[in-house]
Amino acid sequence: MSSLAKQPASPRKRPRQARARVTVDAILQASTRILQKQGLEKFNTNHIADVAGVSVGTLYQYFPSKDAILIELIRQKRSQLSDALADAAAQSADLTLEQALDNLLRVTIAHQLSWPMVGRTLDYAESFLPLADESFNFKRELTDIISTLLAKFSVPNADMVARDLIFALNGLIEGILATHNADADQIFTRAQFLAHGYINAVREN
Amino acid sequence: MSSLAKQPASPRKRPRQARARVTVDAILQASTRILQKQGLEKFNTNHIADVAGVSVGTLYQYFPSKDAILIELIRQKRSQLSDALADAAAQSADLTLEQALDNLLRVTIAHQLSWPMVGRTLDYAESFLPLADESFNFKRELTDIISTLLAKFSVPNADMVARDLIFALNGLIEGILATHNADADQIFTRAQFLAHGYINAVREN
Amino acid sequence: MSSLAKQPASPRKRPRQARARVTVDAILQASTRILQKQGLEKFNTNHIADVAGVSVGTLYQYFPSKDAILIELIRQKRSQLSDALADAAAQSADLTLEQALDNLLRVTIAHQLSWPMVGRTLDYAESFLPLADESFNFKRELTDIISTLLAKFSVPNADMVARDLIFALNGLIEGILATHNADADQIFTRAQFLAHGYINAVREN
Amino acid sequence: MSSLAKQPASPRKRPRQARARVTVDAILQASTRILQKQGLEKFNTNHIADVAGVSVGTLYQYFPSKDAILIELIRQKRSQLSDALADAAAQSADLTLEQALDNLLRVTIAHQLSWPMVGRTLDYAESFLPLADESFNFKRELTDIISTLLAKFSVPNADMVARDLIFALNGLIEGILATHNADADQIFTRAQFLAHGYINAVREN
DNA sequence: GATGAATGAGGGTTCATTCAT
DNA sequence: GATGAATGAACCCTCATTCAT
Repeated sequence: MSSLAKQPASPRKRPRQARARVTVDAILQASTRILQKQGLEKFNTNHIADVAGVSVGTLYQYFPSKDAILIELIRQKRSQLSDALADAAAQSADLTLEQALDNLLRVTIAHQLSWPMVGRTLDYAESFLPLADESFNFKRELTDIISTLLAKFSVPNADMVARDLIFALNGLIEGILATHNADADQIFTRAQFLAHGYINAVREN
Repeated sequence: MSSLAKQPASPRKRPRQARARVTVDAILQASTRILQKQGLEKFNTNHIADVAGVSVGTLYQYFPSKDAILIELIRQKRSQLSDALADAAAQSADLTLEQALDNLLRVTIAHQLSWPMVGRTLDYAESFLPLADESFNFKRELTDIISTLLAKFSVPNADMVARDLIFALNGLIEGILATHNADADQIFTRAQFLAHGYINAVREN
Repeated sequence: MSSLAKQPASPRKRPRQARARVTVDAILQASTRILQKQGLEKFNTNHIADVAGVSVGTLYQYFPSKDAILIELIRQKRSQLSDALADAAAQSADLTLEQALDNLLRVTIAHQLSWPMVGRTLDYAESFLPLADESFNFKRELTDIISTLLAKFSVPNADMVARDLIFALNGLIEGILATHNADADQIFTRAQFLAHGYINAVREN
Repeated sequence: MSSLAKQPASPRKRPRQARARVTVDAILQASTRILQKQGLEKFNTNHIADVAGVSVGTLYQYFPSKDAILIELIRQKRSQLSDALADAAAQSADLTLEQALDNLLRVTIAHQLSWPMVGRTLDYAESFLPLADESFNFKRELTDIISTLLAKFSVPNADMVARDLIFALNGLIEGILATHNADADQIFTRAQFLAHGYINAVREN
């Protein structure tokens, strides 16, 4: 369902064989683990290869550069969120705005929890990776999902409201995750408050 | 008004001569400029010294390490925000909750605009700098300012609401700044919507 | 025969390919040559790599730090002496005390001559390297060899006498080597005088 | 009584005024203390000036270079030993060889104890300082004192024996000091054994 | 004379990337 | 395809020395 462009800096070699697929996955998983536990500082190709259990040479057969790995991670993460949100939106066709928003919220929070600690780091990585167009498209994709939902319920300024809601929720979720180890339910309740309150304010205005 | 601890990683040498003060400022300004224009990737001591128009050796007379410069910038930025918010809060003693919040909002936005592009980077830098305690205190300080205000107007759960509001607004402001070059007024209007909507939702609950 | 602990600061990577073994040897030989000809002042990693005909990066693949190279040299030197002395002691089982001592003396002098000029420098290096335990064990090992021999011939205070004899002989040999280019025989004769004289004095006491 | 040449690398400025004398002493004492407690690694001009309570600029008014300070320390140390030994020798004119040697030994040990930990470091420093001639003269001076004494009692090969005795005793004393905190008496007893034994062996031969 | 700010060459170490085996 | 040894530019930091005030 995601329609992100996949051309620049994509994996050097399409893994057609099972073994190759396994190698690429090992590299990406090792990368994620390093990002989670040690951050960008220890995110270096030798270390990644080591953790992945392959040689650096092999790593470079599948990824043309270190940044390409980061880019692939970002794409996967975005892809997952994008798909999950689109799914949730599709399944919320008959619900009220609040109910539909809640579903999207749950999906978003679950997604963030499945990439623990990595969110902020990948967000920062975006700033130096050549992903401008892709990032723009991704944000539009997300915004469109929300914006379409809002428009369906005649919320004014749907597009801007969608963008701002995403920014605010992102800030809230990242913020909570960065401080306490809150569980999904708690985060949901707090995010729900924010979302409902904001949307109501916009509608009543 | 800010009472942040200033001990670890503080400047190596307190500048006694006027010349030294100038040098330290040049280093900090060069650092800020580099962070703004080129990010952490080009934030290296040789480059900083170069841009500042001093030698590396001089840089190291005033800062014990590269990280110490980042830390000093973070402290200055925090200190400024902390002080400005405390001032604004003090001057809002006789206003309504909404008016008081608006004042704090304006101060916050003005502050962010005065450190363009640097917010996200310094936020990320926090993750690898030894600032846990200091960051905790700073966040508490901010939270306390908002929380006190909310409590005064009998908003329930003042502390948690304050924290979440800060997270959300931070996400919103950073988000807007990262995409468009919005002006202070536009950001204010959008942030105001969020803040009022959220707070109203909490009150009515 | 030497049983020195080999854990801290050991080579970073165990050379698996023949090529790697060659590289490590080149680095250690270059290091020794530099210590001999230019001393600790010119003992820097870039220079070592240069002389060894490898890049600095390669050097750091096998040694985690500059000091680790020094430590490895010290270990090799000690190991050689330790082994040679143990051998000589074993082969001197049926000899008189004087004859056995002479054998040990010859081995020691030959050993020093095979590491020309490096003795004093490595001795000094010990003072700033984290080798306390290892040094202690090495000294005990040497002392034990002599001490056991002395005890066998009922020399009183064998342990202390062994230690003092080692100190004195070390001073003598280093001293002679530092001034004239004496040959092994000449050094032997002079050291023999000292050793026999000292031991006789102890026995007659 | 010492007649060491004092020309190369001597203090830049003869301290004629009391204040200057005080400054030079402060620098030399700070240097000694640093050498004792932290070794050559922390022996740097900024640190020395700091500990001495003067500015680096001032330090360079009295010493043309860092090495000049080391050289001056070596000269002072040598001068003290030289003078003390000459005194002791002069006062031992009517004693037996053993008694005279004991006196020299006591003086030597006392001297070493008054420069704790610094002996080995300064010995090493000699290796890279331009002191060849001076060192040669100093060693000759010491050797002459012993050698003259030995010759007076018809010890054969007085010169070589003197040299070797000095080497051996130096090794012994440094060795003992480096391992245990032995007191002067204990060191004396052990050194005496060595000296007497060695000399007796030479005489009887 | 004294001060201490400034200099910059030098040296330790890392890590993305290449390439012979 | 895979390996891992090798490379070297780049970066952090120190410290002997100078010089304006």
